[in-house]
Amino acid sequence: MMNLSTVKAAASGQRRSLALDRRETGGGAPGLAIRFAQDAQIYGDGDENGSFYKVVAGVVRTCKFRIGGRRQIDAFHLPGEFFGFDAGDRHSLSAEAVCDCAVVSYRWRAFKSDGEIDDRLAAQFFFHAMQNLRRAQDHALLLGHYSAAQKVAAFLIDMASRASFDEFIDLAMARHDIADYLGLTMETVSRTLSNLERAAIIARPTTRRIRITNEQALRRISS
Amino acid sequence: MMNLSTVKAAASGQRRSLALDRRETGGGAPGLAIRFAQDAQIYGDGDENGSFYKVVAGVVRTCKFRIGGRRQIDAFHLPGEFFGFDAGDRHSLSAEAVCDCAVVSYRWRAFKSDGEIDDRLAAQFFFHAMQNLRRAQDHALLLGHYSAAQKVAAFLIDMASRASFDEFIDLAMARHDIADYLGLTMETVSRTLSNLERAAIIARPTTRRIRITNEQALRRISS
DNA sequence: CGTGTAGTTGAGATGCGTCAATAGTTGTGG
DNA sequence: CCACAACTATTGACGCATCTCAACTACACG
Repeated sequence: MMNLSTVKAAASGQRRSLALDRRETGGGAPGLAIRFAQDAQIYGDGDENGSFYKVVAGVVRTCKFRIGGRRQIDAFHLPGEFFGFDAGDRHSLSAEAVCDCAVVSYRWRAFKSDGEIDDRLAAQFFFHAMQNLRRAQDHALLLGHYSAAQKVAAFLIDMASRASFDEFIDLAMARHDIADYLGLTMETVSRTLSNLERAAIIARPTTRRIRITNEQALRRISS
Repeated sequence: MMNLSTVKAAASGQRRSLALDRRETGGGAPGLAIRFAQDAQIYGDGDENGSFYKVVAGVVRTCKFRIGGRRQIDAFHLPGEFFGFDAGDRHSLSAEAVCDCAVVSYRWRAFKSDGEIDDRLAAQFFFHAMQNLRRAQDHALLLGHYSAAQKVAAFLIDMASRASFDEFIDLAMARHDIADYLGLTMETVSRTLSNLERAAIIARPTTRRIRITNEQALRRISS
């Protein structure tokens, strides 16, 4: 049985280390593993909202397209993170593979067979939905009135904190993706990164690999 | 008992017309009614995340303050809407009364007394949390790369669709609030409204009352 | 009637977008 | 291994939308 205290525990960040896959749920709530090639669409804006997903490998972007070809990226989802929690019976965003990636999908329907559900599962997906809510709020804050430098600095700090390695950040996404995420143009992102490198705050071994050499300065800029 | 199908039903927008108050829950999950004067704080960023809320009368803003006095408004909450769903054990935003208003608070703890919960209640608050997620996503989209005119037009359309009257919109919030919500300055909001009035798309009987006289044009601008 | 707050309007400064050219990177095929 | 093409990223010049600073107006309230 699920009860509200478990949901609240999840909402409160008292995350239990559970994994929503067949192994750990004893076969009761299986997830279906799927692979997607770079730029493949996982689901589209308006598609039936039948599943939510967990990133196993690679990076996924959830985004919306506007008339005029403009695109706003809502979020990047890294390995271990969940996405696809949309209100309504249709997805309100599209999800695409930023690079080749593997995800596990969980059909909502799969949980309701006999009307009862392990409260650990319910708590877990609620936790992830709330996590996404928080990210969306932070993102809106960022897009509000931050300068280009602040946006890029905050983005780098965020990616560094979510990445597995501390040494450097390997950006799976193109400059264009970063720009659409930050509400900037590709050119401005590129210029800003160049400025940061010139100021010796970051180093760029390759175009998509970034090492933060002066974290304090970066944090100062992002605030 | 709560089960996932009910949660999913809520997530899918199959909203049941329930009210989370004492009357309709038979006293099992009471909400506490509270009044707040204009600009009073309902909870602060960092406060213990012990309750969520429903607006009964007035308008509530959830926002975040930045060093330098800058403020980003995350959302306005109108009568009937819920707010205060924050991930973590602390609120990540502040909530303030835009005007004198009345809210009902629901303590998370109040639901867990005997470990069981009416599934209608769980489904309902999950629905509202997802609703807030969607609003945050739309807001981020808006802040992304919309022009000032598009932002203001979209704001007016949104407020009109959420307001109870069709005749006109009574804005409870100051220009400054609108600006902080749209990521603009007060001056730009004011100028944009003046432009819309000059173009005969809106009329302003008083400064805070707006009548949309050419909805089609407004929608065209907002897209 | 005076004072304070909210809103409007104007003029100038500037940060970012746009357009355009250049450079670097990746992949393919000879 | 090199040559070429296609794509991705960087850099530059310029224009414009919005911010900033400032003056003025409207309105509410004592």
